[in-house]
Amino acid sequence: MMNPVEATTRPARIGRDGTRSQRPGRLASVVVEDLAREIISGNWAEGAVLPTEPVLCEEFGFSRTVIREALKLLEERGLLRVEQGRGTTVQPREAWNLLDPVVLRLALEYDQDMSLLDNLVTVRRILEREMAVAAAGRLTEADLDDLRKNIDAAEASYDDYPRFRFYDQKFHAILMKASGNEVGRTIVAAIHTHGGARPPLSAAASRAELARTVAAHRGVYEALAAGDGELAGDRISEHIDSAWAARKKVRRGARTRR
Amino acid sequence: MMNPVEATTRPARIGRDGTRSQRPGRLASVVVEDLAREIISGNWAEGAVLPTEPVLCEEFGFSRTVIREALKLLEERGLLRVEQGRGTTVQPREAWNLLDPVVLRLALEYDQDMSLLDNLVTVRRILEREMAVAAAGRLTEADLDDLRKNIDAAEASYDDYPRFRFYDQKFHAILMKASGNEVGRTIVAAIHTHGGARPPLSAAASRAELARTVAAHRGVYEALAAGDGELAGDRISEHIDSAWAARKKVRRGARTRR
DNA sequence: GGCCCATAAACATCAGATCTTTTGTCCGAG
DNA sequence: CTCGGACAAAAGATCTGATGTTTATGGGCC
Repeated sequence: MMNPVEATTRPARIGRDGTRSQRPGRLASVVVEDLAREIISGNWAEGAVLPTEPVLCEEFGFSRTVIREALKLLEERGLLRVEQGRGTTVQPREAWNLLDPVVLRLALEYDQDMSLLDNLVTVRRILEREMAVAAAGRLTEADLDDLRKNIDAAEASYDDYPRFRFYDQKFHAILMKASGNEVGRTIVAAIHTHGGARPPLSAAASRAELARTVAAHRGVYEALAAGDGELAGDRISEHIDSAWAARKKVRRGARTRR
Repeated sequence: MMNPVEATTRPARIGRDGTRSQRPGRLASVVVEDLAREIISGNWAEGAVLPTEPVLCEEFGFSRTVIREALKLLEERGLLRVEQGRGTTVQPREAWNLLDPVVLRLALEYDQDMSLLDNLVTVRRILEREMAVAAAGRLTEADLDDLRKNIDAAEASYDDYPRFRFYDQKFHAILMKASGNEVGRTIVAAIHTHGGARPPLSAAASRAELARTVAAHRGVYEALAAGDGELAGDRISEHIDSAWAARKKVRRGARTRR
C-alpha cells in the first residue's frame, strides 16, 4: 500500500558493467537523488551551470534517455532550469518545491538547525487545526466510528511502534478527509508522509508519549462527537505542538547528525 | 509572461512535415496538457488503463521520447502510475498533487461548484494569517519600507489592473518571505501564482474594490509597524476573506462557464 | 488441482543521428 | 571605432530502431 522503499537508495553509480546486484527501480532516480543532493546541500550554488548532457552520461555511466529523464524531473521540482541552446542551471532556493518528496527529504537532511522541520510542523498545526474545525460539521456516524476504532487500535499497539504510527497517521487522515478540504489534505498528507519519516519524528517514542498521544486523540474525538469544532481544533493544535516539543527535546540530547 | 496558449491545444498532430508554423515550447507539454485534461475532467476514471506507448505515439504523432517524457511528468504529478510489464493506469484523485501548476489549473477549470477554489482560499487565509503573526516579530526596517512603498505604488495603479495585481501579490510576497516560513511561503506562492490566475480571481475589479484592498494592506502594515502581530494576522485574514466573498458575488452574476 | 516454464506484452534503457535554438565571433559597411 | 549581419559553435530537443527487464498468462507436467 504505502511505499517505504528508497529511504537509503544510493547504489553507488552502477553502470552496465554486469555487477548490478540490485536495480533501484529506475536508473533515473539514482541520478535525481545524486544531483538533487548536490543542489540542496548547497554544494552547487544558485546559477551554477551543470555539465552538458553527454558529459553527465559519461559521469554516471547511463544513457542520455536516463539523464534527460532525471533532468526533466529535477526541473519539474524547481531545482533546475533546462534551456535549449544555453544549458542547465541551478535554480534559487525560492523556486524549490519543498513539498516534493525528494526535495523535502533532502532539505530536511541538510536542515541543521531544524528550522525547516519547525516550519513544517507549524504549517501542519495551523492547517490541521482549521481542518478539524471544518470536519466537526461534516463528520458522519461512520467517520466517528472509524475514529473511535482507530484510537482503540492505537492503544493496543504500544509495543509495536510502526503499527502505532500507522494508526496515528490514520487518525489524522480520517479527519483531513472529513474536512472536505482537498488542498489542505494534500499538503498535510505530504508533510505526514515525507516529513514525519525523518528523525527525530521517526524515532521510537516512550510508552508515556504514546499514551499521551492516545489521550490527545481521544480528547479530539470527544470534542468532535460533541460537535464542538473549535475545541477539537484547539486540542489537535495543542497535541501537535506538544508532541513536537517533546520530540525536539529528544533530538537535542541525541546528536544524530551523521 | 504566462502562457495563454494551449487552452485548446491539439495543433492537428504536427509532425516534421515542414508546416510547423509554431512550436509549443516543448512537444511533451502538449501531451501532458492533453492527457492531464482527460484525467482531471473525469473522462478517464481511476484505474483506467492508457493505451501503450507505441499507440500513444501514433495518436499524437510524436516519438516515444516525447511521449515517455510526458508520461513521466504526469506520474510525478500523481496523475498516472507507470509500471514496467503492466502498463500505465490512472491514479485516484487522492494521489493528485493539487499544488502542481498544471494540475491546479485544470482542476480549477473543472471545478464547477468552486469548492476547490474555496479550499484554496481557505488554506491561503489560514497560512497567511499565521505567517503575518510570525512576520511581525521579524520585520526589519527595510522590510517595512518595502511594504510602505509597495502600498503607495499599488495606490497609484488603479487604472492599470495587471500592474495593481503585481503590487498586490508583491505585498503578500514580502510578508511571506519575512515570516521565515519557507514551507508556508512555497504553498502560498503556488496558490497565488496558479490559483489566482483564474476567474473569478483574475477578473478585473472595480475601483472601489481596489481601494478596499489598499486600505486593508495599509491596516496590516500599521499593525505590523506597531508590532501587533495578532492584529495584523486578523486583518489579513479578514482581508482575504472579504476579497474572496466579493469575488464570489461577481462570479455568481456572471455565468462565465464556457 | 497445483506448480513450473515458455511466451507475449509492456515499459526501461541504450545508441546514434538530425533538427532547433541560443550565443558568441568575425568581418565589412558606415 | 561602432554597428549589423553572416557564420559557426554549443547545447538541448526530437526522432528512429534495437535490445533488456519485468509482469502476466497459458499450457504442460506431476
